[in-house]
Amino acid sequence: MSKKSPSPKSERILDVAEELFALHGYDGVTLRQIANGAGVDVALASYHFGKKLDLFNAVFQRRAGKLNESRLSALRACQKNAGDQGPTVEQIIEAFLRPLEIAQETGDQGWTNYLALIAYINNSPYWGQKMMSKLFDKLVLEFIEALRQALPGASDENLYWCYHNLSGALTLTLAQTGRIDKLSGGKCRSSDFEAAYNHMIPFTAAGFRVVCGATGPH
Amino acid sequence: MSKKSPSPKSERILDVAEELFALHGYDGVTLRQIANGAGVDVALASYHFGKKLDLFNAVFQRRAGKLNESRLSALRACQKNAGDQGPTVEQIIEAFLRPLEIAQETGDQGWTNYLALIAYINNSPYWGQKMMSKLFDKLVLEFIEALRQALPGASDENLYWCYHNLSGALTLTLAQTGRIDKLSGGKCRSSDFEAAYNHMIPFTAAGFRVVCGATGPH
DNA sequence: TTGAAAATTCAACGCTTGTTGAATATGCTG
DNA sequence: CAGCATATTCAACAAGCGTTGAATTTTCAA
Repeated sequence: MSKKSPSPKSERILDVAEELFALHGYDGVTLRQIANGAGVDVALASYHFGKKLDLFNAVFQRRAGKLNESRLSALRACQKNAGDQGPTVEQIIEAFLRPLEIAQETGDQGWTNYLALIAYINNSPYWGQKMMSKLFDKLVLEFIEALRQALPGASDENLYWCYHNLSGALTLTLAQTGRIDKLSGGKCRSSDFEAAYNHMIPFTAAGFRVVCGATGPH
Repeated sequence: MSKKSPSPKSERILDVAEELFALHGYDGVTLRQIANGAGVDVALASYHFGKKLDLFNAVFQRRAGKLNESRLSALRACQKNAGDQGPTVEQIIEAFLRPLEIAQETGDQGWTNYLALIAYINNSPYWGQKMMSKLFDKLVLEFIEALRQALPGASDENLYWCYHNLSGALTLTLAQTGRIDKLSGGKCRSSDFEAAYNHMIPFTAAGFRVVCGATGPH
């Protein structure tokens, strides 16, 4: 079980599990809710994926490869296009964020749910460290190295804390809690990823520059 | 029931519930785990607080007043100390963050757990909007107005998106997932709130300035 | 068309859940 | 000490949980 499952109903199970896990977390969802949402008997999830935790991992892993690929190719592209002094901080952060927006704009609601699931996991003291590291640390470290080159002389400590701030801003965006909608009286919308990134990129780039001590103009 | 409960065991129930809810979320904790951790029968939680959801709300509300008070007085203090042109962006953000650090440094582990619970709720698509708004929106809007005065000409949209980025960075810090510890190879520690804020303040202040268009020197 | 393999459902299990009413212990006031 | 209110435990409930083995349907190559 759980090697590859291209069956139509098993894919549907993953879709519904993705949506519900993102909304209520691992413990807030029952296999019966998932099966019911997928129009399927409860035993089918176990047949395809094993235990509940295996299903959770399967959902989390399903889109990770695609996501890492598109982010990495965005980084490589901006590195190619940049001159011999490498890409700017803004360009690197843009390569880190824009693929997420594109994932949303495909109209595939599944991607939006998946990103909300990442937000849930990344912010969880229980799941956060282990699950995120395994799938995303390699890529993140590559981005941090690119940022280090764009910020000569930056210390490790400053670099990692700055990434932490970027990661936090991104995580809250992906969670789509709707809080900014209410706070701003509707002027900002949680679902508007484009607006979120249009503000997040200059915001975080400025933070990196100040904290990591950009001395001269780039 | 649930009017006021200064009984020693009911306070212990709140403490344990606080810790477990912060770690595993609402659905990831059973009343029996809480009762067991508090050294108490399972029925006692219902006797003091009613339904499970009522207990959850009681935990969430318990420290909210103190937290809002200390943040507000920090804001008022920096407004007094500032000249007639008002406090700087850095000073306002500092007033927003430092009370959280002090809450941690009292050595009371309960405060750290409570802040992690806030992180869980604030990042949850299900709980986030309703629960956070009721207790914290009034204070947050006061800080945003102070920031508006420090950033003349800033648009609502820019202001709210910038606060969103600040809130995200803070939320991930409060969650204490330990991810930055692993990512940085131990150079940064999730438990080190002071280091987190020392980096977060200049980082986010720079973001506010750039996005909200600081034209002249302040 | 047949038959094996994969996919799906059916039925049930032992266990845990939140909740509640009654019984008991504790603390306090007169 | 009596007596009452509060605090706490005991015992049990109906419902829902994840999981599993057997039965049934579907798929598809020979």
